[in-house]
Amino acid sequence: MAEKQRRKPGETREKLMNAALTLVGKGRHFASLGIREVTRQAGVVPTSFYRHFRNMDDLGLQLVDELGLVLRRMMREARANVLQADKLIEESVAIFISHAQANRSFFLFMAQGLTGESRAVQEGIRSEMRFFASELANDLRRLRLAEHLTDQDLVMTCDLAVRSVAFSLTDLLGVSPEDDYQIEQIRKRTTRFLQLIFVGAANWKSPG
Amino acid sequence: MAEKQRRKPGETREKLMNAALTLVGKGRHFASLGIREVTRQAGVVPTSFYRHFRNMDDLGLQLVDELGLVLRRMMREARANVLQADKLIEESVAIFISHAQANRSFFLFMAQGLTGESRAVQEGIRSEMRFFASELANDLRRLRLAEHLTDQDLVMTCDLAVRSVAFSLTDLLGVSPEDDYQIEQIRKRTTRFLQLIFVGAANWKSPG
DNA sequence: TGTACATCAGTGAACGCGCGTTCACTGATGTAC
DNA sequence: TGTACATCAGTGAACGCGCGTTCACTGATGTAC
Repeated sequence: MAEKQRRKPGETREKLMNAALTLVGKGRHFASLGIREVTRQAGVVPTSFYRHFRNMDDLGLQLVDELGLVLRRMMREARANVLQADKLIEESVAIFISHAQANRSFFLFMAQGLTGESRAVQEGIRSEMRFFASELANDLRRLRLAEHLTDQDLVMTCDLAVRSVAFSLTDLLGVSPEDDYQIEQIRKRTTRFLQLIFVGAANWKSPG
Repeated sequence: MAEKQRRKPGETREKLMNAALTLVGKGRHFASLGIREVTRQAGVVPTSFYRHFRNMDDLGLQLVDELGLVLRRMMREARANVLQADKLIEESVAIFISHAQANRSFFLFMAQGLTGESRAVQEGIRSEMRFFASELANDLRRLRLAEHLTDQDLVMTCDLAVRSVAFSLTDLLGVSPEDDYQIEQIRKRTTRFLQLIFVGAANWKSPG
């Protein structure tokens, strides 16, 4: 086999990031992955790693950036598909679950990273979640679904909603992707959580 | 120095578990800890490890058991100190935060373990959280604070409350224990989250 | 369009080190009679 | 109460292995003139 070098620009970089995600998807924790292990999974010589990343933390940070893209894609799909306000929560949860399934490794990485070893990765993921919550708040304002809430209370509500969904993520990622019954249970529970939160918001009176 | 062997039964075992917690407290992730590293921190020869644990997962499982004790202690203190219903949430959050500070490494381990490498540890921590939520539900029943909710809805509410507090934990553990301003912010935010959830519960009508 | 050169992304060999684990040994403690 | 023996929890030496990282090298691609 004549192996060509330099196929496409960034190809090996992508291979390495996918390899890390694959290992995470197989049940490994990102914090315990080694450089040689990742390059082995990627089918690349260990030295290549340093052409693209300074160390594993650096790779983690670049994964967080890609995670941002995945989340924005999900948000876009939710905006396009959630048309009726009365089904807003159910449909959003369904979209969330289907994206979490389709990008299982990515969401596993996100869940791990929140309590991971790298402070920078932690902060990056938190920041993505905050952005997500603030976009959600904007949407609810735009749909005139939060007229009686102050900006601060609305952001708090969205923050809690996003956190609850993120926590459900850890439930979801803990069950087999084929276990439809369990997934349905998680879908129902997450929906109820969000309904409870928004019932709370609807009846909320800002203190003071 | 004449080193005695066999000081107290279980002393080395305790040293090893504390060593692991100490390393976690210093910012390491449990999944990346090694046996030699832990024994070094404990001031014990590597071979000793095998007298008490089969591997690091085993040590993690035994830490989960101790975590259960820490949580029960916290619950007991909350039951003893939360006397007036109208301050119930504020006081519970305050007690939670003081325990989280006092057992920082333990709670770090808990937060990490929820998305850690060992399935058994994950399940153990989830199980502790479920127990905590069901105890909370019992208390609320006993205090006649949830008269209009079905058992199922009450447990759901408590589950959401416990999860929200657990997520706040990751905020709390991310800031320095001396950063009183940030801690106060987290305390306020967590309190609001719980208030919002219980306003939701108070106005909840079970669907169907 | 052609040539010369810089840059870039891949390679294989090699390094020293720390890792998990096994082993045989030691001496203190617990137990049977 | 004393003695003999089993068990237990510690020890140090040793193993082979995989790790992160450095190095000099290679050849393809991009750029200047």
